[in-house]
Amino acid sequence: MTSSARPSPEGSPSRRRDARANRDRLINEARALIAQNGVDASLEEIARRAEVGVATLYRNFATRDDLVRTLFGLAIEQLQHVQEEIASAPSAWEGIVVFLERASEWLVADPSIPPIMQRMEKIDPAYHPAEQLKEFIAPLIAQARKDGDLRGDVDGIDIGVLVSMVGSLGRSDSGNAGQWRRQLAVIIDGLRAPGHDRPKLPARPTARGASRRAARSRA
Amino acid sequence: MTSSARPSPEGSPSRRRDARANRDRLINEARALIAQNGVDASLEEIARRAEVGVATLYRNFATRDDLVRTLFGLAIEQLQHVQEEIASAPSAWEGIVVFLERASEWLVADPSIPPIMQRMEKIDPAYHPAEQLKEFIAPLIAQARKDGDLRGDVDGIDIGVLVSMVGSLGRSDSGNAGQWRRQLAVIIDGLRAPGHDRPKLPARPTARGASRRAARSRA
DNA sequence: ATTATCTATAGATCTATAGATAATGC
DNA sequence: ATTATCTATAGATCTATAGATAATGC
Repeated sequence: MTSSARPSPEGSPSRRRDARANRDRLINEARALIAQNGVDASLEEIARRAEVGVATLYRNFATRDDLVRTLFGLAIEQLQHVQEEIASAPSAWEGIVVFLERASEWLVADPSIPPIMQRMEKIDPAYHPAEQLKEFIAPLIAQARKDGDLRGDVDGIDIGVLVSMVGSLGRSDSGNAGQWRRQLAVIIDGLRAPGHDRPKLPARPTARGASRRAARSRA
Repeated sequence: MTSSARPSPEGSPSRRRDARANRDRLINEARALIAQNGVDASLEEIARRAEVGVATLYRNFATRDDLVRTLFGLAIEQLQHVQEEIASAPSAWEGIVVFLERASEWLVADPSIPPIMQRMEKIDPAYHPAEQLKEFIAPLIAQARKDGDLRGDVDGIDIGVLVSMVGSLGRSDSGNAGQWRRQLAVIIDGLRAPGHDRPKLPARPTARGASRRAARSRA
């Protein structure tokens, strides 16, 4: 509220400070409103919430598709470093678990991603993010099967779909307050080959979370 | 295309045939467009697709919330007879499985339901459909636990959330072509108490379904 | 001097209604 | 005669841009 001169850490080399800040605010508000109203959220309202004229939005993103593409790119970026984390997992199975957890977390934390990805398919029909995901985890799956950790009849598509299912929980109110970890735990147990121990489901944060919901209702 | 004089089987007692038919068409198009564009789908466009003037829509549904309420009521209606089916299941566990399957099917078949339910909560904050669901399956859960079929640490909320997760697959293109049954099977195995046999996942319909997707793209 | 932002505005689309026109049921 | 539908329209909101105004970097 006070000021707006906080230069983003990723600040592009030489450009005006205020311009950069406005762009960042536009992106943040776009994410928030798209999460709430879908990809067709009003551009005027996004500008309004970013406390900026519409023309500034159009200067940064000539068309709605440009905005969507930018948001998509930024989201994908966040997912990159998960790759290393998976590579350094002690086993293929644990790599798969890490993937499931990080990818779910990623989607739940930013509910604008599913609608944005869906729109991306229409904008750029040649681009199939699911395909490269499949290639990425295919070797992990093969190995985890061989190790007797992963059940034999699931494939990469199943894994991807399961993640998107968990990710869909971000849309319902308050991001589910971390309860999605319980559902994911059920899924992980269902993916595991028979004969393994099962950890208990993660505890529910609070009994009902009613107070937290009220606090967030006008955020 | 030819005519529109097919009286609905549920036709209300005494009312004009054409009015009834128009109302039915409005409801169908509303479902379709809401599934595609969300609860805020254009009412004008719904009327246009139903081949009816806007005023006819407003006569039937004075406000958007009226339309949403109607669609919600019709959707809930479809779910009623599942109750008997569950009651006649040979065991509590199988009752839970039937519930999971029917409820998932219900959501996947009509992707307008999730956004409609979400809006219903805002329209009528006192009405919690999740609550009565919880009461309904609570005894089943208790019994299935006692029988040693259901793992001990899941509750009714988990079951409800898991169903909504599977149901979210209806939104992604082509209703997922029945693949959701595979993910549901994984979930069911994850819900089961350890030490039970696991059925194989249901087979995937076709390798890729590319031709089917093309055929549906303009339906 | 250059680059970015704002205000104002045109044209399209949306919600919601009033008044005229058409179709059904008794 | 009654009930329902249509066309036309007012006011609001949206996308997209042109031209005037303000802020930065060298």
